[in-house]
Amino acid sequence: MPELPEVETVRRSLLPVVIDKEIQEVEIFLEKAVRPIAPEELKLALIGRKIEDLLRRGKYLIFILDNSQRVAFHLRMTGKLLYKAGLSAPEKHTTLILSFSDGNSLHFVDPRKFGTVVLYEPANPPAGLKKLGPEPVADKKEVVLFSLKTAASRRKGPIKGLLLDQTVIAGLGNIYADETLFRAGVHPTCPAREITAQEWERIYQSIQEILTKAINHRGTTRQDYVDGRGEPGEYQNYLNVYGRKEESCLVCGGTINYTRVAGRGTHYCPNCQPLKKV
DNA sequence: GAACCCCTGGTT
DNA sequence: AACCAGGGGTTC
Repeated sequence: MPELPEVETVRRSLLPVVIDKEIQEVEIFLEKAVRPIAPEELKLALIGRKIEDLLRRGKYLIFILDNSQRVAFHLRMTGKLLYKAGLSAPEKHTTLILSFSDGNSLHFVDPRKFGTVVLYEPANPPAGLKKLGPEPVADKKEVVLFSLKTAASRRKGPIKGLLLDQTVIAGLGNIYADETLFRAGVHPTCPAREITAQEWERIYQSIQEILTKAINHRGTTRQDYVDGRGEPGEYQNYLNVYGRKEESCLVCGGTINYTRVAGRGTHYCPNCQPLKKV
């Protein structure tokens, strides 16, 4: 599942090969992925444009075109953006292909068909992008902590749900939310409004350390995720709790629990992440 | 703010 | 054959 470190890795892998490329052809195989305009409109808008930059915001990848319009891709769970050298036939589940005038192309492949492509003007970003909370690593600590604490004071639900809320903090998904709470020693069902100042500090630090390390290891590959060159990541070798149901905790030797929190499968160590007594 | 939905492939 | 994975939009 591409979360912030995976999307950032895709960005870094694609940037050198797409920059200054001219889009010569656009093939759309899954029309419902294109929003909010008709697929034909997207083709007309893109053909002849050059890519000037590639940015990331939360889990969105954003192509900046030479007329200042932007194209945002969201990979959702199984989306892949693959750079292909030379002529290459679309593989199964290809949503869209951008072909460049140099003969190479970019394939958006997405088995689950949840991924989206949005064309927009900088002044009118799509709602999901506009509503995103702060960038956990790039934004200032006080901005990130203020967003977390403010949201926490207004809601009843568990801390895990808060970390997954993209309008509160951008880019964490199920893997990194579980890993963050383990590292911070906070139980995932702890009500967000009961998190102490000391715990907020640990949660913030854990987010920094985990996301930075995950980016350095080029993301987590479990089933689907690969970067723009088709390369898997390595951070799966550093996971402490995610996907380790019933296995022993690498810190205390206890057993990793698996339960459902905020609608998501949730992994935690009951010993390292104790529930606070009231 | 929870429940449901979108989807397919892998697992039970 | 049924069930599960889960990001985010929609709906209640």
